[in-house]
Parts: sequence; structure tokens; C-alpha cells
Amino acid sequence: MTIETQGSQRTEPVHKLVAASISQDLGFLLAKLHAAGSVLNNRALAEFDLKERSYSILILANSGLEPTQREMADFLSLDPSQIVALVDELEKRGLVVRAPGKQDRRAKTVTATAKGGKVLEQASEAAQRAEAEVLDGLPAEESAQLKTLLRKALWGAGLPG
Amino acid sequence: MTIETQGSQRTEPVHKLVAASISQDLGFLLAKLHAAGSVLNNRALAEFDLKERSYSILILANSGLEPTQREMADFLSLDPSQIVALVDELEKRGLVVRAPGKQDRRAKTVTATAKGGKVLEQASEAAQRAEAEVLDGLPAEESAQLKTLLRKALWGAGLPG
DNA sequence: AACAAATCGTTGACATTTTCAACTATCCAT
DNA sequence: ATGGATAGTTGAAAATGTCAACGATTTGTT
Repeated sequence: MTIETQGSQRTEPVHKLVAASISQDLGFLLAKLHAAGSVLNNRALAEFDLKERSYSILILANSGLEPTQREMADFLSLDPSQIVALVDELEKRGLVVRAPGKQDRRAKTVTATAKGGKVLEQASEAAQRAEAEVLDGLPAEESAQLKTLLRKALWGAGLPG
Repeated sequence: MTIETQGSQRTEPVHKLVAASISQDLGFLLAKLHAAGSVLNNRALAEFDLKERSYSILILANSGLEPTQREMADFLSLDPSQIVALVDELEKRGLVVRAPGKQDRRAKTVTATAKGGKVLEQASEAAQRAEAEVLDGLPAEESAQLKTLLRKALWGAGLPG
């Protein structure tokens, strides 16, 4: 507990091994920043009995897009069976409801309830703060740039926002 | 199979749900790009009987930094017990060797063998190609920028390279 | 020097997550 | 109408993650 920790820098103490070439590997960088972020995110969401997974389901349910479970599975890169469990729990808590798809009765659309919307509103703020903490090392402009580049890498030019 | 896919764009077909606000969430973006990359990475590394995990161990072992298992655990955000299993397997295959730490005999440093170096050399090329595929949607300059921003978010200004 | 507390690798138990194959109900194309 | 695909669900199996304990060693304190 010497004086070294002067700023509010959240960035990790620079590790001896950063010098290794793996620090140039995209997969590693993504995994590591994601790991760091997950800890903060889950900690922030725990207050609302949510985890990253259930939080993302809730966001989609509240988007107004009336997504089906299959669509959520594809979009979140999760197995459909995992969606079942996540939606089950959120539904049991009264945060979302399932409804049969209007064009396709096999499908079930998931929609947030009013209560779900309320919870999400608060949880979002907490998640925002967690994200800000992860991006503590970057000035605002570069944070925005990072996110833009990630979106572009995923979906190319035809981007929202 | 209409005409739409004109370029060599690897980027996913833009999903209906990109419009949801979760597409602005850093954690989600990291997870999703990481997931997409992992598939390609592991596919590329399978040829050498490596996965992302063992690959990263091998890189560190070959770095010349003589990392201990503990250092690797910290740096890779893995539990020390997982390192044991990974190093066990690589050692069994003759790609790395364990040696007692010189200052600290509790610790064990892990070093790549000549054979390990050879394998790594080839595996790296495959991983490079996989990474290029993931970044297909981004021009070279933006790819470099993305990686720089990730490093900066992780370790702040005191960066290598 | 002697002791206590902390650390490193390892093991094994336990929980969580992932992956996959079935099954029913429904849709779609012919 | 029939056959083949697809949505959701269930449950089992495999892989991963988490954690507490232990012997061997180091470090700090007296």
C-alpha cells in the first residue's frame, strides 16, 4: 500500500508478461477485457438478481422488437436451450412474458413486463457505471471509437446508431 | 443465395436485433466478437491439437520470459489449477518443460522446447489467418487501431509495441 | 535462530456452463 | 396430404469454472 496508486486508474498493474507476443493477439485482448468487464458487470447486476445473460435477455425483451427465443439465441450466440432456462427464470419473476408468435405459432416472442422495464431501467444505470469503470483508461472519444470499431468488425458498414 | 453477398465480407448477416440497445453495450460487443473469433481460432488450431488455451500457454512458454505458472494464471485470468492441467498436457507432448524457479523453488517456470517452438511457429500462422478473417470487415488501419485501443483499455499508457 | 503467516503448485470435490440428441408441435413446399 | 424443416423444450453428457485443502517453500517478526 505504497503511494503508487495515485490516479483512479482501473487499468491493471502492468504485468511482466505483457511483453509477450500474445499481447498482440486479438482473441486474447478480447477475452481479457471481456473477463475484466464481466466481473464488474456481474457485480453491478447482482443487486437486481441479474447476471450478464439474463440482463441481455431482458434488454432484448424490452426492445420493442418482439424477438423470438430463436432470434435471441442466434443474436446472443447461445444455445436455444439456454434461452429456455433464462426466460423461464425471468418469467417466473414476472419480468417478461412469453407469447405465441403471431405469424408462427411454434415460435414464442418474449416481451418485458412493466415491472421488467422498471428493473431494467435501474440495472442499465448500474451496467453503465460498470462499463465506464472498464473504460476508465480511455478518454471518452476513444471509448466511443472502440465500440464503433467493434460494431463495424461484427456487422460491417450497415450499422445502427 | 441471391446477389447480396458481393464482397468477401465475413461479417455476419446483419441481424434484426442489432437495432436493440444491447448493441451499444461494450460487454456484449466483446463477448460476441470473441465468440466469433473463438470458433475460427479453435478451428485453425485444431490442426495442431491445440486450443486457444493451450496455444496461449505455449506462446508464453516460448516468450523467453520464463514465466511461472502463477504468473501465467494471473495474466491469462485463469485459475492456477487450470494451468496445471494445460501444462501437464503440453509437457506430456514434449512441447514445454517445467523447471523449478531459480529464486523461488516453490514456483515452476514453463519453457517451450525446440519442438514446442516449431509447432508454435506453424500454429501462429494459422492463428494469424483466423484473426485476419475475423477482422475482414475492417481495413488494416482500423484493425490496428482496434487492437491498440483494447491494449490501452487494459493497461493504460505504459504499453509495449 | 525460531516461529508464524503467506505463497506456489497440486489435487480433488463441487457447481456451473456448454453441447448435443431427442421429442412434440407447427410450418412450408410440393 | 405428405415429407422435410424449424421452434421450443427436456434431459444427459462433457467441458469449464470455482474453491478449499495440503506439502513444500519463502518471507516477515521477534
